[in-house]
Amino acid sequence: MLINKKNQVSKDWLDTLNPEQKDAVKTTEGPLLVLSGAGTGKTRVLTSRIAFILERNLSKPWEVLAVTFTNRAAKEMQQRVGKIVGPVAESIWIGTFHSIANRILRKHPKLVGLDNDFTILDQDDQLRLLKQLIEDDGYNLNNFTPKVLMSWIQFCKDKGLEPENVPFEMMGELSNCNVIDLYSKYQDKLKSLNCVDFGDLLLHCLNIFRDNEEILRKYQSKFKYILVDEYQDTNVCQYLWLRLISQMYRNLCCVGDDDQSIYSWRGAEVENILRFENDYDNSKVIRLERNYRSTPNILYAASNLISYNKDRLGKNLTAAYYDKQDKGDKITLRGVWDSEQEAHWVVSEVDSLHSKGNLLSSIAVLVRAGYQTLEFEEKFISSSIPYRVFGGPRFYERLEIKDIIAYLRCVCSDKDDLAFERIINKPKRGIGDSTLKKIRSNSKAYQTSLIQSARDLVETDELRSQTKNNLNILLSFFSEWRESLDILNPADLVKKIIEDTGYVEILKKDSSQESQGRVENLAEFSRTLEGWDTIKSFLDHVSLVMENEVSLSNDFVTIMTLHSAKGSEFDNVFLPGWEEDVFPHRRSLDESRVGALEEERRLAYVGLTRARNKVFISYAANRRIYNQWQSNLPSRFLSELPNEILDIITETGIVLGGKKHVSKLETSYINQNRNNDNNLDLSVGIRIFHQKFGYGKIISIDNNKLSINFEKAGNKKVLSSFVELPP
DNA sequence: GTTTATCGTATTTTT
DNA sequence: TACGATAAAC
Repeated sequence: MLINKKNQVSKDWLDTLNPEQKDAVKTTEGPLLVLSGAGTGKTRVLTSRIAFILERNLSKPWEVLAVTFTNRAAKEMQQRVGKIVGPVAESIWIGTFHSIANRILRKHPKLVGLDNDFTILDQDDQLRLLKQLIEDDGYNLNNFTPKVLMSWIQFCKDKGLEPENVPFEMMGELSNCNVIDLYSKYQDKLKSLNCVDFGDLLLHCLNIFRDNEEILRKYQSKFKYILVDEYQDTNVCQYLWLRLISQMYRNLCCVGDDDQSIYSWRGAEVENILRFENDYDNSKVIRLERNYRSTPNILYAASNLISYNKDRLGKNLTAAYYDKQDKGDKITLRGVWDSEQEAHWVVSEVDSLHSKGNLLSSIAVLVRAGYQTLEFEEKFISSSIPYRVFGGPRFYERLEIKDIIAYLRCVCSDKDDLAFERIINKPKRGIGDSTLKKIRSNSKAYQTSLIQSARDLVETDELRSQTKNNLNILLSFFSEWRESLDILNPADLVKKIIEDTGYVEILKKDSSQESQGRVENLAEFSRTLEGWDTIKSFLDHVSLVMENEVSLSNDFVTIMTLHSAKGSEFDNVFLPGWEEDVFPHRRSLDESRVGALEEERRLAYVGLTRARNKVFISYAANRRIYNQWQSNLPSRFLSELPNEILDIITETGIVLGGKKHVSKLETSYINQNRNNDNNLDLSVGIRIFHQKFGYGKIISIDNNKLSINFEKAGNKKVLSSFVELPP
């Protein structure tokens, strides 16, 4: 029960919601789908809804389950609910799909053949394990890489399929390499090591629900209200999981936006959201279409673009904060000669925004792929504008940190073979492949863990005395550390391990800035550990929360991929690289899947709708990718933006071709080396040939840049190295 | 067992 | 170009 004063506050938050939001908050009973467009306040709805449920005393806090995809989202929700309802928010089940599944799985590990203290593997470990299996069993991969097989297994898990349930069609091209068998062996191996991978967290949890009626009932009756964020990103496994767990009370509220589904390649199925009304009888759908973020112009552009997609539920976003007169600034569209100029232009615009009083933190550069960040970084550095690239290797993923974590894992558990393998020769101590192979075969023969089998081997004369010695030193360190487990706190133990192994010494010898950073990271790591009582609880945390918590004190420009931009917003957004083959990405065009291009378009939609006030889009006629110069046509998405809200500045001679889509043939590109000056005798009036644009006559020459009137493609500017004389 | 050379390959990555 | 994975050389 909440006291009066709180009620006062609560009343306030309810009153400031718009009618649709209020409806979504108050419709607590029955299945509810909230279609919430970008910037329509979905987090607000979710948090208010939880607060409403608690305030009306419809359930206890621990009977509410709220799932998200990212830790960031979970944390934000927890905090915002806490602001309304106070400390009781702590006992609400708020978390990512994986962390909730983990929490449940920890209670019943035996049911899926695991021990209480199972380890969660990351991608590295998963792959290492799989490679080992492939090697041990002499698999014929038919030219498929272990990575491909791994992602296939992951794909099955996303679909909620155990090896024995995988249908033949799912195997696709891999049907001739025994993948199902491999999948099955992989699962066995995981179990024998008492490990799970990320997919398993959900899959095991789902299987527990499927196979154990009483336990399923228990959770079904526990969670009276269930809320799901970003429903469009759920995969089949998550979908089935939600179906089961919500079956009793059926108070399932899913919030999502089909237009922002950009993770199909990770197993997400837009169909889940498209099907909601069919899946749940007597369900209600509420649309949130009032956008509190962007100007009318930006919304108009975004809506126009996304309208080219079929198979949408359809939404009309209207700008809440603007009146009919003020539509906001137009979208700036800039065409440039090459990617270097593009970066130059972006940085100069950033500079001018900054000098007009905009904080750098109000500015973001959103790119399609990681490699595009480089050129911007260089320009930002030379202009001494602070920036930060998001999505680089995260803190706990750094090599040195993973090494130390592996040490900790070994200390905690004798059985952690993968961790042991990782550090057995790190830092180098003269224990290489052949020794490891001996240990492995020994462990296989006697069914012991690697560490135990190493201990056994040291007692024999199987190893050379040098290696034997080295291994012995390591093993005695292990027992020493294990003894101090109860005496030292985690942070001190880490310091001891770092010292004993000489890890830092080695890094310090190498005076590159990189190892400098590594030393600092290690120091940072032991500081992080100071807040933890036991190493085990810390390790569990690490595997689920990979985020790098950096202090965000300074003002800087954000550079990130469009994918990681989902969920954030900025006053000023730069969207560079809008060219065919870059965005939409070449791979999505190659794919025969029709949906691939639509997903690219949704990505463009996500990009546009990140912006509050200003959008700057640019494209370059030439771009260096892997040191190859590529000339590209403007993205088809540009022609899907309404012309009247564009402010076009072009200097490439490449003019937008109206609504006409660029054909596949035209986009097929050629790679040529720019430096490969072909010393042609070029002069005005000469007829030349260009691989992409065909035949044309030279109009003018500016150093290596030529203006050419092409017979089919019209006037273009091209590099001289791209043209050849007709045969 | 460690270092060096060569080859191949290159989206997006919430956990 | 740059990184990783494998192969040959030290």
